[in-house]
Amino acid sequence: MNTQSRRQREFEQREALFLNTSRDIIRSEGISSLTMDKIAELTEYAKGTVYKHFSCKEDILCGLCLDSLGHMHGLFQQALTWDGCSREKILCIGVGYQLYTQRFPEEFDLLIAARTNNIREKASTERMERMDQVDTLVMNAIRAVIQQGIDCGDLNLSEHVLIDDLCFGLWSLSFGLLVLDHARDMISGLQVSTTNDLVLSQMSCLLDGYNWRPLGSEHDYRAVYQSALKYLEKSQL
Amino acid sequence: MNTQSRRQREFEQREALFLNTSRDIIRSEGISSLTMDKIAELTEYAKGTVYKHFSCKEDILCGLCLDSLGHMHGLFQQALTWDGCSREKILCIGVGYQLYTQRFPEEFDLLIAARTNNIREKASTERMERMDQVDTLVMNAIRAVIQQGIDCGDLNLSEHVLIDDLCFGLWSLSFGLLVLDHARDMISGLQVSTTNDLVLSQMSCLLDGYNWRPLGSEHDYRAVYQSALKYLEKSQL
DNA sequence: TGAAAATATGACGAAACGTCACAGTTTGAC
DNA sequence: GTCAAACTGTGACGTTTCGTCATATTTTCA
Repeated sequence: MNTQSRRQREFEQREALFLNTSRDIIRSEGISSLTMDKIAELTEYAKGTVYKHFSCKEDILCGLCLDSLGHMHGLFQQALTWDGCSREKILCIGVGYQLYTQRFPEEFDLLIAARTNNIREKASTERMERMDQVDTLVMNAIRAVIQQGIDCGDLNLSEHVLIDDLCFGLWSLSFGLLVLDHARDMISGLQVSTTNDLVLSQMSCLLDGYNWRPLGSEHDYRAVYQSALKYLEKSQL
Repeated sequence: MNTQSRRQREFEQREALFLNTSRDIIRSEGISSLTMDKIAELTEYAKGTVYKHFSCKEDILCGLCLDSLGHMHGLFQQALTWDGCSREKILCIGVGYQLYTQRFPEEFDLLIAARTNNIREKASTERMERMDQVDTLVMNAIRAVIQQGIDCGDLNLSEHVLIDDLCFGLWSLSFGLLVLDHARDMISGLQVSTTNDLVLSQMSCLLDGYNWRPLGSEHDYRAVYQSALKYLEKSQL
């Protein structure tokens, strides 16, 4: 049925319109200025129509997140194609995460908010499930590289340490670094290196701690980091 | 003037009452059920009186955070008295952070929220400044131990790495671990160790990466971790 | 004791949310 | 081409919550 698919397409286009408009409002006026009425007015649809797509305001915020997480997933997939040893690849994924937060600062802000009850109590379960699925994608990308490292002998897990433990640790360090860096201007009297140097140095130390070869002392990861940055930056226009 | 100080004391007591009531509401009904009217009703004060203390709802949320951060600071101070080498001390601070999040899960949730614009756009500048000051306290506790480590020769910073870089890295890893763990049930299909084992193993790896002696292979940090946990747990009734 | 200062109150207007009965549009059978 | 049925969009409306401020109440102190 042709009609059916056209309807579906129009529905998706409108959803994108709502999300783009919301993004514009947040960018220009801040998140507290985002209202359902304003979205309806700017898109020239009725408020009821907006509610056909999103169960509530928080659902829109999660929608915006999901949208941007698609781009993050793209960056991760690109990082997985990086032609280098396993430890270079995991660094490249870290670079991808960093690029994501820089390219979508507002959405990253929402991603942080999506870890709090304030949002999770309200957003629709369907969209929250889709957020969970993206978490799984993140984990899987990291898992895959860890497995590669083990398979090729670059990495040996000591007993009682699970693959997912490393996965969780790497994810946590990156997430933590980027959240606190995101809020850097809020933290006064802090004398730290640039974001780039921080991500590189702290990730390198953690990977050295895992004894993931080649170690930082054996390899020029600074150069790898820079190349990875360029590689991923140009991958998306 | 006696009156003046009595007034001041009453004001502070009432502020505490408002905060405690808010905490109760959040605990029992969830954060979205927290309204200014409900706080006023339960405390048997008028809404206008609540607004004498807090500029808006987000200001109350930050107030709750600050309240709990006082306890966190207490845990940190206690950790600094831990009678052990520098690396044991830094681990002990990590344990303190973990205990804080477990003892005040709702407040930790708010602490995460306080890193997002949603809250920061609204809360009063005075209270945000006090939040900043607490960030500084966190940093200072970590800084102090790093400096100790350097002074006693347990730790050598390679060039181009700043003290605050380590500080930021350690803080980030702990924060990230605890945020993602806080939301663990949201992340499906994850096979990781318990929170305790995760914090211990990931922090140990990062510290090994810093080459902070004695290394994990040279010392039984599992025992240290358990002792630190007990030490801090009993320090507060 | 009473006027002035300080403080508490809750009714009120504004803003935003989310709903739903109805109006308008599309579809497909005849 | 017509029409009834199905589907979709609308925006007025009721509700909730916010934050304010003129007024009422209490406290202070000469």
